[in-house]
Amino acid sequence: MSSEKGPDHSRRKERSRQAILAATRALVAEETYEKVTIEAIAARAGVGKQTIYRRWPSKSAVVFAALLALSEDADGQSVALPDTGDLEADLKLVMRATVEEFTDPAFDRLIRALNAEIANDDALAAEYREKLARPLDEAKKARLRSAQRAGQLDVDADLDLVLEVLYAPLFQRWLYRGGPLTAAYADSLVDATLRAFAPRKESGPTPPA
Amino acid sequence: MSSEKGPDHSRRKERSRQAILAATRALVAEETYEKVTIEAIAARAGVGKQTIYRRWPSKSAVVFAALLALSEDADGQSVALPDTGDLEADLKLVMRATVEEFTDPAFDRLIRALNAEIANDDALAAEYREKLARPLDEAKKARLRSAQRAGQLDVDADLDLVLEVLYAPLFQRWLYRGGPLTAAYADSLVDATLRAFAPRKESGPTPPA
Amino acid sequence: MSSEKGPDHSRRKERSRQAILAATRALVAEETYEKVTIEAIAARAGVGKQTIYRRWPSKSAVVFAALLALSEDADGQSVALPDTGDLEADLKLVMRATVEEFTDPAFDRLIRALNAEIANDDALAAEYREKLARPLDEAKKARLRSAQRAGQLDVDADLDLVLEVLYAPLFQRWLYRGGPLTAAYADSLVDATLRAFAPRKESGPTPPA
Amino acid sequence: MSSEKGPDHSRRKERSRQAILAATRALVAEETYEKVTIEAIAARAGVGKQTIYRRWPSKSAVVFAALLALSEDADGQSVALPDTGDLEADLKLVMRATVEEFTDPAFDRLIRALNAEIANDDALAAEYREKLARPLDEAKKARLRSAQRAGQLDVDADLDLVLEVLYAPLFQRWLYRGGPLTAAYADSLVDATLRAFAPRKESGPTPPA
DNA sequence: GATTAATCGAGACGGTACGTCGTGTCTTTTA
DNA sequence: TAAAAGACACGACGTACCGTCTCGATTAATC
Repeated sequence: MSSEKGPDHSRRKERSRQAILAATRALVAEETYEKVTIEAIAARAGVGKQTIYRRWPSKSAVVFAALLALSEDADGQSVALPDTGDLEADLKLVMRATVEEFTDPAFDRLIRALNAEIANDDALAAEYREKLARPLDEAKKARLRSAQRAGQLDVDADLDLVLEVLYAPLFQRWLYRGGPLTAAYADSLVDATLRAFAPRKESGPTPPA
Repeated sequence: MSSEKGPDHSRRKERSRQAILAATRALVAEETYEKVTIEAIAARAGVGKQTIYRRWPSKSAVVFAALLALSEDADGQSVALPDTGDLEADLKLVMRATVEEFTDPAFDRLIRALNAEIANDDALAAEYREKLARPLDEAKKARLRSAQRAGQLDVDADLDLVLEVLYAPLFQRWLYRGGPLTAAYADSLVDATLRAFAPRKESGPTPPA
Repeated sequence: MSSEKGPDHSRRKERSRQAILAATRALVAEETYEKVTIEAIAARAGVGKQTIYRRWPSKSAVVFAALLALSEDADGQSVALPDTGDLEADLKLVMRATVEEFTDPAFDRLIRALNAEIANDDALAAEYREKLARPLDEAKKARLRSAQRAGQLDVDADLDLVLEVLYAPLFQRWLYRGGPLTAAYADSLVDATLRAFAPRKESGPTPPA
Repeated sequence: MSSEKGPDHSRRKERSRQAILAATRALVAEETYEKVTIEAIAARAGVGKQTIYRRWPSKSAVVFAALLALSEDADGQSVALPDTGDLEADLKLVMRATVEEFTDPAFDRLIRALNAEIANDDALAAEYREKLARPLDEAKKARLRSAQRAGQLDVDADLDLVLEVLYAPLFQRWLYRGGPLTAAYADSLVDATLRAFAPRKESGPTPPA
């Protein structure tokens, strides 16, 4: 049958694809990033270099695909944030978890590698935003909208801006090693963000005088 | 009276040093970053490769020094922020200027190159924080302290955190191309930050007079 | 049926190999020997440096292989010396031809280059003796044996020694530029050698029949 | 007055000169010849590179001067060959000693290094012949002339040719490692040479009729 | 005995070539 | 017929020496 072009080689295709992505993740996690070369990936995956070039245009794309595959495995499953009704508590929980993640050395290397590629490749940056960032951001915004409805967040707030104010300081501090990443720091970011976008009291008639 | 470190036999030294940094800046500004190689820098500067390696351990360090030299030329001169007494106006002025800067393609390439190096090199990151970031941050914090004294900013605010909330979103949006960098965006960051760190009401009457 | 060593995937291989050897010969013949660099050979041959290093361990080996290939092209064909029955005449013919060869500037440069490498590399010297010198020496010794049978040369003479006495003076005079290389000089070497290894009178009757 | 150019700094001059030549000899004797660089010589001699370049035009010239100095130290002293009246015995003595010399590893390295330079540098070859080879050759020829007078050698023999026939085979065998250098070999060279240049029989009354 | 000028050691400089590594393409062999 | 294996042209890497060029610090000769 083999609907697709070739007579079902898709098994081999898929196996080599997985081998490549796994090898990439392994290399990124264990070596300094300069050692993550196409040749090293091919060798580790037991694959010809051409098989990599046939599928991806650059090392960046492979590294990105390797990370993307990770998050797609976790697909379907809840990307939803907790919603206990208490925005502050929920956000602090999430932010503390994020801080934890960035503290893991393997994760650190992986994201740092990815960052280097994304920051210097427009197309990859776009793909990153679409495939990785957006779904997460939407989940976060869903929680924020819930909070707006509950009167815990300014209904006029630009939610993209809220997310940036919440996450960007953490990201930057991590990226440039600008200070310790602690639970307390996570909390203080949540506090600041909630103060910045607290519901306007006088949303009603609001006559100041 | 030429006090200084070395007993000036530094004429040649200094000339080649400047040639290298100038060539590096030129290449970073005009070419794609992969073309910025040690060999290209040496060729452009009319200098042997060894002369570069003798002074800097890596391309990263050269690129960094090239940028650092820029800001040291501007040394001594006011790194102070405007202080008209109106914090909001002053910050918006500064943030809008920053947005402008990031919009310049040459500056974009330079900072992007630097970012790639810093994000993957601890030592360089440390040097960056000490030599480039800190002086600017101190100037900014001076302005914020002035605002605290004027009752325009929470006196208990962690000024490092204030700066992060103010700048990190802008930086991240630029780095990952997460949205347009406009004056309005700059303003909204100032607004959010000022709301987040507004003086606490229960500061009592607090009338100095 | 292409027996040969490798199972012929050697089309490209062979082409680049020939290009390298040809380029080497051209450079040796036309430039001063210091200009014969691996980089120059690669450039001239339109080949990557690695392709050279993949096959040969040193410049010496390449130069040697270049010369060796020359003599292998002339392979199979008669390496036999003339045998008119008159040893003196035959040897003078050969020695005069040798003198001619050493007088050719291109040949001079080639052999001088080779000499420099051989004289300082045991392994190369061994290969030289096996692959280049020995076959020629065997051909010469065949002629000498014929002369021994004809009663024109001492039957007890060590033929290696005879060859050395015949050729070494010519070689040394050429190598150290110790005097003119002329036909008369060639003749006088043959004369001296024949005197040194003339048949012993008291060899008895020794009538072949 | 200071006849010479500079005001007599000859003390320092001489000391550094000796240091350079000694360092060169040491390096040649102990290291592989590629390690004998101008920089290594300067470092070993505790001398600036310029001090070497001021005196000699090339490494070859330094190496040559280093060897030359050796033989000049031995200057004045007898370069004369033994003359017991028995040419064969005297020559065998000398040739066996020469064979011994070439067998010494340090000497081997030194001469091999020198050979490489001489064989590729006309000017150096000429200087070698004049300053090193000729005096030795003259001493040898003096012995041969004595033999001619004693009727032990053909009076018409070209003594340069005699020396070549005697020494060149030994030299070539050493240079190309063409066989063992033994006392027996030395003897057989003397024997062959004496046969080649034995006095002509009709050297007696020489009656033409 | 202090001054002056040549010469030295030290080593940086602009270069060239080294031998290695990774790139992305191309070719051959295997399954 | 697609894949592994790996050769290929290319180009940058970081190192070693080259031969030239400053730069003070000795020297030794002159004042």
